[in-house]
Amino acid sequence: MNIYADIRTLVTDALSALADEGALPKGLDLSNVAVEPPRDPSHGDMATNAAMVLAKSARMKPRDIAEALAAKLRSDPRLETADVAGPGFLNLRLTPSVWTDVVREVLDQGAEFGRSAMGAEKSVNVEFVSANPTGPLHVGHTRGAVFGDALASLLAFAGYDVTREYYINDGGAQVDTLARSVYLRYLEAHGQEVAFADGTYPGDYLIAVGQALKEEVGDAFVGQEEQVWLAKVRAFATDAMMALIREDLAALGVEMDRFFSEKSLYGTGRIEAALTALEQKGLIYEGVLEPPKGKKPEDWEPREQTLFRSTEHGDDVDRPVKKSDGAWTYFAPDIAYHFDKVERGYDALIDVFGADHGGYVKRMKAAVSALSDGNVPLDIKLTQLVKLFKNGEPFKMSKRAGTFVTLRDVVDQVGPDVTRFVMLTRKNDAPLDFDFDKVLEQSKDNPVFYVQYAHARVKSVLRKATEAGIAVDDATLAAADLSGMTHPSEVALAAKLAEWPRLLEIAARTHEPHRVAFYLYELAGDLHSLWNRGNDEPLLRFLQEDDPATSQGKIALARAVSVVISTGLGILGVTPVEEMR
RNA sequence: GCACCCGUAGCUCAGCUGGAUAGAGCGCUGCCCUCCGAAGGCAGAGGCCAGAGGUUCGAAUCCUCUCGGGUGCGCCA
Repeated sequence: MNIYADIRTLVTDALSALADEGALPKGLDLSNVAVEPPRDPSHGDMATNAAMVLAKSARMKPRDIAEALAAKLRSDPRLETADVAGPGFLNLRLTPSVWTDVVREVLDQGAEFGRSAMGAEKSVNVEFVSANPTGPLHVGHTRGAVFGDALASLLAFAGYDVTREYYINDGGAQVDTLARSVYLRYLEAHGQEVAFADGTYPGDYLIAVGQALKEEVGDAFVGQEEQVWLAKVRAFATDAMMALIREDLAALGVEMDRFFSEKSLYGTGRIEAALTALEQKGLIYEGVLEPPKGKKPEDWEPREQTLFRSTEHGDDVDRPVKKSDGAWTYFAPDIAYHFDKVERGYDALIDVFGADHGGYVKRMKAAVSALSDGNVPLDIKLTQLVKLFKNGEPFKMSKRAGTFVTLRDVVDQVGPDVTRFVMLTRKNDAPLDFDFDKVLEQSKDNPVFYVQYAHARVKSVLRKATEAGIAVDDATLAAADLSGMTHPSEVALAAKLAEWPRLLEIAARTHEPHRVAFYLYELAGDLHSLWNRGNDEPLLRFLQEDDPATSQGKIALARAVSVVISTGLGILGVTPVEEMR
């Protein structure tokens, strides 16, 4: 149940009834009618803009429509008052039982509360991380991993059939570089002195791979020409890197449904097939691109290339799919990969990229638009940089020295739960500050702690109640007398719970899991606020001495909060804690 | 030069398919604990939503332009 959706239906039904009676013109467009929580609580529990939205097309004064609508709505038992205010808002105050019903419903449905059918079983593919298989995942990947995974969970909870997918860039020159770097470590394992030239990967993480290669092939490759060992070492090295990456993801709690190899597109006719599909739409041609303006094209020479007419689908310039020497550009396998996703029949595609890949958004959208004839929407979410701090001081990363901060560094220091929650405390396209010390701080300004603390507090109440011999299982609580739930702090908390289904729909629709994290922070705040009032007003405490019935009513509310926190954290991939230590 | 993202309180950031007097945390000011619910709590001050036009009954939100910051721009993936 989504109480906002219910009331909106009530409003639109009333509007239709008014139209039938002739009080309003027939056939009005009701799609812009909204029922929302008002910013100012004194305006009531909900407000609708129906009268103002319809005034123009109905050729009536907003307040007249609002009055008629109010008269119609007042008969509904769920509404206590319906008052016209301001330019034509209709403010609705709900009967208290609506809120107690919400609490009851949370307890009845448990972890299912808030699940919706908006996805309607539609399939969506979420591609994320997709880091080159040349080394361990670093902090930037961590954010993309957390974001993509949480988004996938969010969509699954909203009723979509979700596939989590990782695209392995194992087809390009960087895996040759990897192979050469591993070969150097291999020689090193054989006791040779080696030097890492520019363009090789000097990181320590390849030492073990070189040794493993030695154990695998002995000295077979020592002193051999590159053509003898390159393909074999490349495969060996990419497998090792992907194993490493899978471990990194596992440490963060991310599990992919599918790993898709770029290499599998080569030599199988699949790139050709994708480009043929575009060609048949008249979107492939031979041509020469203009040099980019402003940027100095030092070695620019006009050359004829095979181009994709991406401008037909919203891009700024056409993009090359073949280099002047006839080899594919990196874009060609990307097209083929997305063609594969389209052909697998997904209703929607989502790509999660780092912000430094923002330049590829338009061309990928153009490709998918062309390949699916505009039928499969592709949303590309960019994740911004993570800036690391240690105790308020910037934490320097030096890629040159090979001392970049890895996903493992972060997870090992603060744990997967903290890592995940913190990564979602900013909108995906906003830069994120990550302070190794502050994220572990136990204080109100640390959202991770604050939300977990709220959950732990409720659990603590449940334990104490049980010790006092009060039954607090969900079924008992759901049947408890909630009529005493009248204090503004209590009602506010229940009203906040009622927003959960609506919040989830908004978050799922906008592909913004951070909204869940912010909501949980607010919900936790409302719980803490009520708890704190209990300090001064003992009647607001959840546990009422020697009064099991009243206690159960109050604990029901607290328990409902913990249910929603638990569900919300679950979507974010964070484990709720039972107690703080 | 072009494209994309961003610009909201002193700081870090939220802000719903456009809604009423723009929110939170930190910081600041004031008040509040002789255990049993203070790893704090309550209250307050603080804003030309970068700027200028436009659309609208209504704009932080949509459109155009300007300014400022970030990212990217054929033969790298």
